Amino acid sequence: MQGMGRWEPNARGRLEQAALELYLERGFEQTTVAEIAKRAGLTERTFFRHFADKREVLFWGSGTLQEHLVNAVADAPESAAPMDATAAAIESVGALFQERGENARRRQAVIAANAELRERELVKLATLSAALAEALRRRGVAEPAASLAAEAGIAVFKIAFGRWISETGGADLSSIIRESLDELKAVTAGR
Amino acid sequence: MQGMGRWEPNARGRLEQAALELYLERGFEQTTVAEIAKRAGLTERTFFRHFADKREVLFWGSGTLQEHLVNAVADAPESAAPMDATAAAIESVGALFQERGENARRRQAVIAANAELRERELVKLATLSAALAEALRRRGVAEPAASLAAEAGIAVFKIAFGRWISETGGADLSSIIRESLDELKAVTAGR
DNA sequence: CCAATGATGTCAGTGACTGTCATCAGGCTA
DNA sequence: TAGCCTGATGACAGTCACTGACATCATTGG
Repeated sequence: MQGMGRWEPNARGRLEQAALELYLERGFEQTTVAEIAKRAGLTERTFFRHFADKREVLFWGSGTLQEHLVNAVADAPESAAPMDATAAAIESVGALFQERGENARRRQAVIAANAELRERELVKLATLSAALAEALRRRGVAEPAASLAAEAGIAVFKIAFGRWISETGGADLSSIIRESLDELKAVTAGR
Repeated sequence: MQGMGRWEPNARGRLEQAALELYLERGFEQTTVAEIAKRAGLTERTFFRHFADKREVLFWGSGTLQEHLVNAVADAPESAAPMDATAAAIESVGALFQERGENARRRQAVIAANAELRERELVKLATLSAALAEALRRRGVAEPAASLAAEAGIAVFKIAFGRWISETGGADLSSIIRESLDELKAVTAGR
């Protein structure tokens, strides 16, 4: 039947789970990789075979996120202006987070509590920006317009996401993103 | 006369100098903190009394940069719209880099060559963005307009700076910033 | 049944970073 | 001048993230 052999399945998933739990219980710095591995029934060495470092275990999902973003840009109608394609993409990504709801907030609480994790989050956002710019270029958008639209889009997402997280009520993330984008247009328009 | 006592003066400066030299000679990863300290005539422990970690030694100047940015925003005429005050600030910072010329390029080469250093650079840019937003708020700009203008401004700076660095000729950074800002306006305007 | 493969364990490092205490110059005060 | 305080440094031991090298063992294909 199933592969129930020497090793329990889904080692990576167990490591992610154990890490998130421990980071929530004691905090990121107070958790050692050895402890994470032990809770997952594995060794420290194996942890580093699955994740490049102690931070990456929290950001494994960002690859999927990037794919969504790129696909959304590619799927935008040909007639859409660069910023409209960008807007459509970040709004659809917003809907993803909307679903994950509680999980997203817990994860974000861990990240917000630690400088090293916030640092890594910036890298992930920069990577998303680069991928977004590349997707726009494939639509024929020239530089530096592609990079600028991408940076602006990610900036809007960052700010809208922060507002959504801090909202007590269950506001709609996509709406916040749309509003923030309009604010950006107003601000850059000079007034 | 001078304090020529037990210790040579300017320990921090000597550490910065030694670190930049070694990072250029062998690369960031291949350099140990012990080596930096030795070249500066100090011990490893003392290095960590001056800099929080091995990366910070390259970013000590960012505090000054932040002051310039904040002052420039504060000095903008009251009548200036948020994005205009932001534009004035990043252009004046651009002039700063223009002066440092060769040094800026050497430093940037070291940073570009290493992922950890690029990561730290993102933190510094995010810090600048936060300070810029704060300065705008002091001008009476409301949220999220202040944060959005700040993020957009830093994004423009980042992209313009990258173009300036990769230019072979000695193009004018302030001009590139101005052009990039106009591009952003065009892109966010929807066409 | 055997060989190749792949995920894991074991072990011995290196090097970044920290806590703690000792040392020593300059300055302040009695 | 002696005594004391302060601040920068050295010396030293320790923790922990991360890596390289090699052994182990289930699965898979022949």
